[in-house]
This record gives sequence, structure tokens and C-alpha cells, in this order.
Amino acid sequence: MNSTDPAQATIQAPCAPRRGRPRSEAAEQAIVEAVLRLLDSGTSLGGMSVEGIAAEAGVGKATIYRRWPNKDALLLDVLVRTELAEPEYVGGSVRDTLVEIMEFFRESALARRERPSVAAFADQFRAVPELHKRYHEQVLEPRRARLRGLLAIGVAGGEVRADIDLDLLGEILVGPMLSRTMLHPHADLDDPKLSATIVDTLLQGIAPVRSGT
Amino acid sequence: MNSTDPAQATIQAPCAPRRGRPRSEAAEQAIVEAVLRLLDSGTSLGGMSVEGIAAEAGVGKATIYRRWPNKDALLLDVLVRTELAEPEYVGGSVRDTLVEIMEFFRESALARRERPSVAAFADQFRAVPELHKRYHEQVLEPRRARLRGLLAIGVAGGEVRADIDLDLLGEILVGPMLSRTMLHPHADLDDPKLSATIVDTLLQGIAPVRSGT
Amino acid sequence: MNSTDPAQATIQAPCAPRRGRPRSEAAEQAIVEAVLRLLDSGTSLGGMSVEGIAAEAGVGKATIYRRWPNKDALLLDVLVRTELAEPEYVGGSVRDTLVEIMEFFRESALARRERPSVAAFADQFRAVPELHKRYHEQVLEPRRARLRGLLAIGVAGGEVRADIDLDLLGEILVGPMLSRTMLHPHADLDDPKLSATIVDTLLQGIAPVRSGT
Amino acid sequence: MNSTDPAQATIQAPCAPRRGRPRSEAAEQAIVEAVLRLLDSGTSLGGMSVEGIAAEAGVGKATIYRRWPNKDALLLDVLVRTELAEPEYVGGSVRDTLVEIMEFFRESALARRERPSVAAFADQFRAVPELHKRYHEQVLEPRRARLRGLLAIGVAGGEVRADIDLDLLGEILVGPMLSRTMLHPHADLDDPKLSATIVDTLLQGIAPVRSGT
DNA sequence: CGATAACCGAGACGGTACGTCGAGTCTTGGC
DNA sequence: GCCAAGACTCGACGTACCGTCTCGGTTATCG
Repeated sequence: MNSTDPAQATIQAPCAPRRGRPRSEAAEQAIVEAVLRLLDSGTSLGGMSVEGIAAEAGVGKATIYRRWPNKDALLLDVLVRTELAEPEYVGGSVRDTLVEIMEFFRESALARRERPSVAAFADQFRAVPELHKRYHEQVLEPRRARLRGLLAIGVAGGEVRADIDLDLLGEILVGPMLSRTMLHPHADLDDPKLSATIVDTLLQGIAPVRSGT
Repeated sequence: MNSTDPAQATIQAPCAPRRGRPRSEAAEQAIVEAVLRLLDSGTSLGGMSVEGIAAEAGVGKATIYRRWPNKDALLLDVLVRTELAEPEYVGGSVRDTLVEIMEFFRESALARRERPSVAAFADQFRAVPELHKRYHEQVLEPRRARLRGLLAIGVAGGEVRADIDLDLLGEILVGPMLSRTMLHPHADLDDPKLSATIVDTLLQGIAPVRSGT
Repeated sequence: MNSTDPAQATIQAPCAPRRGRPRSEAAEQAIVEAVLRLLDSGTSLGGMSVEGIAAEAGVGKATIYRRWPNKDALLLDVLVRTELAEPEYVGGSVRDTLVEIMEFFRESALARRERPSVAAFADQFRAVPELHKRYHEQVLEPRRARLRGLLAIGVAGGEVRADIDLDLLGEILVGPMLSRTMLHPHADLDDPKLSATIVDTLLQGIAPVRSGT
Repeated sequence: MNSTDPAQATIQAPCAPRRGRPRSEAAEQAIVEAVLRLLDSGTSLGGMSVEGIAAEAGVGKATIYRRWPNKDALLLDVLVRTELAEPEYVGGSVRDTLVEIMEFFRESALARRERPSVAAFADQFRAVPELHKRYHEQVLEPRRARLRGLLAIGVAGGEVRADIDLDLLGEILVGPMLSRTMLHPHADLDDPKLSATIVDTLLQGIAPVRSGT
């Protein structure tokens, strides 16, 4: 990822006009799929070029720039679109649901299509606030809200202590997955017990069982 | 950050020859300092160019490429070199030492010089294993070992449960700092109570104090 | 003049495509004129850089490389384009026409724009046959054919002996001009009688008038 | 051939110092031979680099620059040194001697070692007067003087007309060889009758035998 | 139904940076 | 003061992309 840096750019999803020939739905799809195909064929997100994408998609460069203001916006959009849909967590104890959530993160991280990874944008998030804003609004905040809701239920049901910052809790939970995605991209994510271990460790704490016991 | 991607590159610190005019120590320093100076003056890590660095350092491009195989290697090297030195954690309870460690991470993340941030490399770590290897060996693994040692003391002293994967524990601890650096680079890191909160949350667990007790 | 030597390069005049935005006629002209302007301002052909030309022309380097495969091809093309147009030699005796032709060569050699001189390519002609081929086809052969035609008329009209290799004759005639361009570039070319002297010397021979006379 | 052009450089043969260790004769020879060897192995004069020469000669670059002020000076020096020694023209008619001289030129042009050809310097002669001066003094002028002497004998003996500029005559004679070296480097030089043809053509003139006869 | 506005693929445009190479100079240790 | 080796600065090479701008041609919708 680079762009010439000046960190301006207004990141936005494709914006529609009103008159004349309408934009080709097919072209848009071809572009996104071309990115995915290139990713599959070994190109890293950062090593992607708009020219390459256009060629792979059989599309003119202008057709891309008509839809996204720049390369980063396109790539981030692909990232957002390929975010796995988080399942509805309906029944069960809060503990079990937390494990389910962690499993979702683990599988997301494993997913072949997860390759367009947030990692590629971490640096841009700092430099291009719009980029971060978009990802935050579309992915991070909804996820965080959902988690907060769940934990609130846990608090109400007595499964979770009431004096805890729920957002911080989310960050702690996500920590290991994030660490393995960002800092140790070759780390092992295959162990299906990982999620349960994390949740239980956090629930029980790491200090030996207290007092009277 | 980009490079032409092919993810080959042999990342290594400048390797010295033995015959002929020796490499100029001054030049090397000038280069690293030029990077830092550019960072200060607003250039983002990703927006840095070798040509700009050479100019700022008053050095020929070849002098840079003689020492590092490409831009990324140089930038990573600067990142490694500017990593704050982790203090010796000598006395006190394990809990207090953990808080100190977290404070170190928080301050690192805040530090002006932290701007050459890991975030810029997260994507490269996936694509260029040598890059990751170097960072892992020089920064991550030492840090992890230190943490493991400390937690082992905690286990021995009865402050930490014995049945926990210490590396995983490290990942959990670091989680919030990582999350705020990578995913929420504009997040608040100023609260000095944050470290204690995280450590204590983890020590006590988030489930209400357990029964019979 | 140098290039990295390997003497491959396919020298050709700018070749047009058929689809997409057509090549800018203006850019092409700007490039050639920039070369000429630089020549005027003192830069020697050999000391010319593509970067300098691009800058002077207000054009991207790629725009140059899109049209010519390398620096030498561009420079040769400029040389060919600035070759003075040989006048039509219509009336008069063959002797007078030969003098006219020699005058043309003399004036070409003198011409300000003659500065992009063949001399700069003499070495390349040996190493890069395509370069020579192009110059031969576009400049040398037409000139030689014209000369051959004229001399043939001379033979028919009894002004020139019939047993002479007309191409060799051409080489002999051109000799002094070539010598002064290549070996004695500071030699005197101002004497307007030079051409007549050469032609008459050659017509009459250098041996004293023969026999009966 | 290029150099950064500024056409200054003081061209001179290796100039000796006075104190300390004397210059290695062997090194000098190794350098010249390295150039010749590179020429043999296909490198063109223009495509030669000082670094390559130094490597081929097993010599430091400084050792070269201690002897010649720059690349062109070295190359010209090699050119001058490899100039074939012109034979003594002792007996026979002036016509026969002229043919011998032309043969010498033809063989020089053919000679394997003639590859370090004047052609490579034609452009530099214009831009770097010192370069031309040296070649002129060491090669061209002696040759011209010898020719002038011979022709003077011819005039005295009645073989050559008295009213002719002898230097111009030399240029006319050399013309075809020069043309074939410079403009038609792939031209045929194998015909041993060529020299006689040129000389006789010039002696007799190209106009039909004159009147009264 | 014909005009017209916005689309489309292709590819050229001015730029910036890449990583490499070479020129001519400087600096080691060693003879 | 020489030597080989190889550093140094500088500047150009030819390539690759960026984001923009034309081309000629196509396709919906409006008048």
C-alpha cells in the first residue's frame, strides 16, 4: 500500500450519477473479482496495481476511477465486502456465545478470502483518516456494538462483572486473533480449542482461585 | 509501503566486507537519522522515498542500497533500531511488574518516535517472510521471552495459575495496545490507569467472584 | 553516446497504434524541438540525457520511450529529420551539378543544425546494425542513388568515363567533406571554391595532361 | 563514448611523478591489454567501462586514473598505440607507392585490432579539442606529412600536376576508406584491387581522355 | 425515434520513484 | 608514493504505476 501519501482523498463507495448510460453492474463485479483473483494468484494487497486490476478485469482504468477515488479506496472496499457476515448469536450462555464469536474471528482470519487483510491498511489508517473512518463505521463499530450488547446481557444475567469497560473487554478478547494476524501472520490458527481457552481464561482470571476456596 | 512485491528480498542488517575502503559509519548514521527527521517533518513511513532519504541524508542512493537490499528493509531496520529499550523489571509483585510492562507498551505506542510503527509492516510480514523473521527475532521474541519469564515467576510465587499458556497470556495482555495501534490509531492512550485496569481485569477474571467464596 | 552497449535495440521510427488515445503529435514535436534547443544551448549530442530532454520538452520520460526504444534511436531520428533536403539538380552540365552537390554537402556540414552530426553515430553504426540500417536507408542510400543517377547522365553525355564504379566515385567525392567533418572537425569549410576544386581535380585527374597536348 | 561531456579534461599520456615507489610498468601494460581483450570479446569501444577494464586488468580504478585523466584519454591512447606502423615507402613510381599507402589504410581498417576505431572518437573530436589535438599530432599529421612528401616527389618527377593542393589530395585519396569505416562499417574492404582502382581513377581523372589526343 | 449524455475499452499523458550502473574521487591496509 | 579493493557522491538509465485525459464507439433515457 502506498499512494503518493498526501493523505487527502475522499473515500467513498461508488456514487451514482443521474442521466445518460447507467454504470455497468458487470464491470463493477468484474473489478472486485479481478482483485480477488489476483489475491489468489499470489499478488499481495500491497503489491497490487490498478493497471494490473484493470487488465485482469478486462476493464479500462477510467472505469475503476469512475467508481473509486483511488487505489486504496478500492482495496479497502474489497476488504469490507469480503468481510464474513457475522452470524446471529441467538441462544445459549454468554460464555458459549463468546466462544462462538471468537470462533468466527478465528475462521475469518483463516478464510482464504481473508487475505485482503486489515493488516494492509493499518498504516493507512493512521495517515488517511477517511480510510479508517470508513472501515470503522462499516466493520469495527458494528462488531463492537454487537459485542457490547452481548456482554451487557452477560452482566444482566450475572455471568459478567458489572464494573468492567465492555469495549476494553472486546479489545482484550480480540487481542490474540489480532496479534496472530498482524504480528505473527504465520502463526497457528488451526486449533479449535483456542477460542474456548481464551474466553475461559478471561472469565476466570489468571490468578489462582480466590480465598475461602 | 509497497516494493514491487515479489516478496523475495534478503532482509539483513548491513553486512560488512573486509577489504577496500570500509563503509562509512557516518553515512549509515546520516541515513537513519534522515529517515527519523523526515518522519518528524510529517512524511509517513509509507510515503517515504529512497530518493528523498538520500537527499535528506546528503548521501548517494547507492550508499543506501549498498547497506539494505530495498526500501522496506531499510525502513524496518529503522523501526527496529528505534524500538524503545524495555526496562529491567527488578522488584515488586508480578502484578506490579505486569503493569509496568503494559505502561512500557503504552508509552512506546505514544512515543513520538513510535511513528515508524509496526503497522506499516503488518502487510509485508505476510508477503515477505524475511522481513517478519527479522522483526520477530529482534523484537517480538525477546519481548515474549521476557514476559514468559516474568509469568513463570508469578506461577512459582502463586500469583498466576499454573495451567495457562504463557504466550497466549502475553497476546491477551498486549491485545488492547495492539488494537489501539493498528485498528484505532486515533484511540486514546493517555489514560495512565489503563495498564492497571487491563492487568487487574485479567488477573481477577471478568466473571463475578466465584461462589462458595 | 553510449547505451549499455549490448547492441540489440530495434531502431524504428515511432510506430502508431490503432486503439486508445492516439499519440500526441504535439508531444513528438516538442521532444524533437527540445533536442534541437538543447543542442543550440551548448549541449553536445553525446552529453544529452533523456531526462534533460524530457524536462526541456515538458514531457514525461515515458512519452519519449513510448516512441523510441532508447536514447540513441531518438538522437539518430533527430539527426535524420534535420538532414537538409537535397535540392533538385535540374539543368546544367554534369560538372556544374556535381559542384552544386558538393556545395550542398559543404553547407550541410556548416549548417548550425548539422551539429547533430553523423560523427556521433559512427561508432554505434558498427555496434548496432539497426541504427546503421536506418541511417543508410533514410539518408545514405537515397543520396547515393541520386549521385549515381547524375553520373550515369554524365556517362551518357560523354562527360564521364564509362568504366568507372559510380558508387566508388561518390565515395571519392564525398571524402574531403567527410574527412573534415569526422577527422578534422575544426577544419576550414568556408572556402566556396572548395567544391569546384574537388570536382575539377577529379574530372581532370591529377596526372599532368597527357600526350599530344 | 560519453563522459559527462563538459569537454574540459586535459588529455595527456601518462605523466610521471618523481618520488616514492615508481609506477608499475606491468600495471600499465595490463590495462592496455585488458582493453584490447575486452574489445576482442565483443565489447565495443563505446560500451567500455573503466570499472570493467580495471576488473579485467586486475587493477584498481585509481591505478588507471593515476595514468590517464579520464576514460576517453585512456581509450584514445589505446587507439593511438594500436595504430599500425606505416611502412617505409622506398622505391618504385609514385603511383605504385600511393597504391601501397592505400593498401596500408585498407589493411589497417581490416585489422582486428583496428576495432578501437577512430569512429568512436569522431564526436568527441568536436567536443573535446584536446582529444583531437592529441590524435592529430600523433597520427593524422605525421601521416599527412608523409603523404605530402611523397606527392611532392611525384610533382618533381612529373607524375603529379603541380597546381594541386596536396593535402586536399590526401583527403580525396583517403575518402573511400574513411567512408567505409565511418559510414558503412559493414562495407566490403576485401578486394585487393580497390586501392589501385582508387589511385588510378584519381590519376587519370574521370573525364574521358582529352582532346588533341 | 433521434439526440444526447454518460458510459465503455484502450491506451497516451505528465509525474514520481524504483533499483542499477558508471564516472571520477577518496580511504583503507599493506608493500 | 605506489598498489588492489572497494567505499563515496552524483547523475542518468530504462521500467512501473499513479491518477487524468482523450480517442472511437455503445447504450439508456429524455424530448
